[in-house]
Amino acid sequence: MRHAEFDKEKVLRAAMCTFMLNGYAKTSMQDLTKATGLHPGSIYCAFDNKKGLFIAAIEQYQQDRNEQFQQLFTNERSAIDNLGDYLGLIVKEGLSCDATQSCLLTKSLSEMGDQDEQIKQITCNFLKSWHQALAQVFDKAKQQQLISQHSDSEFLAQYLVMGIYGLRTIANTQPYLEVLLPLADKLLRDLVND
Amino acid sequence: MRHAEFDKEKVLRAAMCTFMLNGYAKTSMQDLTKATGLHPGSIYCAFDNKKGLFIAAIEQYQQDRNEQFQQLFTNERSAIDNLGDYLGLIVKEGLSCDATQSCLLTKSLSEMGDQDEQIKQITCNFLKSWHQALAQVFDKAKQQQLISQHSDSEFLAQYLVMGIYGLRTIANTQPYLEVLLPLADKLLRDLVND
DNA sequence: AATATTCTTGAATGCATATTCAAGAAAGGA
DNA sequence: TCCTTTCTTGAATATGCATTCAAGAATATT
Repeated sequence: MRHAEFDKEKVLRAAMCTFMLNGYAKTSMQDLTKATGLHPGSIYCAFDNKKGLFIAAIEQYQQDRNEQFQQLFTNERSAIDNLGDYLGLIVKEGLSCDATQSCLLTKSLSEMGDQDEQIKQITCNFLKSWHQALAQVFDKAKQQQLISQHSDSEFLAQYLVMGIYGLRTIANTQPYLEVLLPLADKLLRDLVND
Repeated sequence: MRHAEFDKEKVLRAAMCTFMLNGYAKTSMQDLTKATGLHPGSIYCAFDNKKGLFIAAIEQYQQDRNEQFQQLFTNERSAIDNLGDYLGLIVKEGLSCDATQSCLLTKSLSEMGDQDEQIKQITCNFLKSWHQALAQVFDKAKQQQLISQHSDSEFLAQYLVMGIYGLRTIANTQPYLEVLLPLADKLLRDLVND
């Protein structure tokens, strides 16, 4: 018996970045062998094919994002302050002007959602769970009496998701703090004063 | 002297739809010949190459959108009512579940913005002029005393753009009236009560 | 009607791509 | 140490693609 020699997480993160940079269609196997350091045969052995590697990379992305989210929101501070920090992070990502910092899920959904049902399902499921997690944050804000008791947490989460999608899209063309920060600030205000 | 036989607008709209459906990379010349009815040689004669046809299709899209916009906003009604109708249209497009109804500009920017400077310039320019046109609508609303005189029209336009991008992205996964309409309603409210 | 000009046609070209596979290398067990 | 098993390697394969081009068809001009 002999073990595989490569570090799966490293490989997946490298593939992740390459896919984010070029999109799925424009990422060639050659790009992937260069980025991961793996030879074609190894990739096909470990992930079946290009799409298999793509899906594995997406799942790694989901896991990374999930851990980041939990880390940011698992504390005893005010839920609204947490949301402010979270939006600040998204603004910061938008500034970096680096395609590596955009959302792999929405990008993949936009590129392939109409052609590949499997990719659509995988990305949609995660985006739904993200929405749910945000709704729980608004529930917490309600318990902390930071927002009205009549607020609809799911609706507020949906509105926040809308804003974040919009912020990310604007960041594509205007990655400037003086553009993004006021938008994020008003978004948070409109969520609280509802 | 002999004239070209095809109807340029029809050809461009057919190409437009094909590109929207598949994205640029996954649209083959064969797809385009099938969709437009033109033979490869004719396409290369009229548009140089695949990218030339793509750019021409984008420009047609811009023109179509512009005309639609002017038609909606050129009247003596309340600017806010006009905005409401405009958002209603965007919601309606989101419902149709048809990739043909999404925004070719943001989709192209997301797919190619990091790799093709020319496409980036062309799409960014139009998105900027759209933003400016929306700012003028808020100026009109100010004149009509429908929003505060201290409002920043450009900022409100930016916020609306953010919301519309977000709405469109949500429509990808949830093309439902009961999801999109409340979001659009709150968006308009948050724009007016600022 | 004859000629020149321009457009149309679609098969041929060459290149890039995803995938396969058989030989070689490394690791573990006897 | 030797043998078996598993992993690695990268050249070979086959397919799909954008693009070209030369012959044919249609139109305008003389």
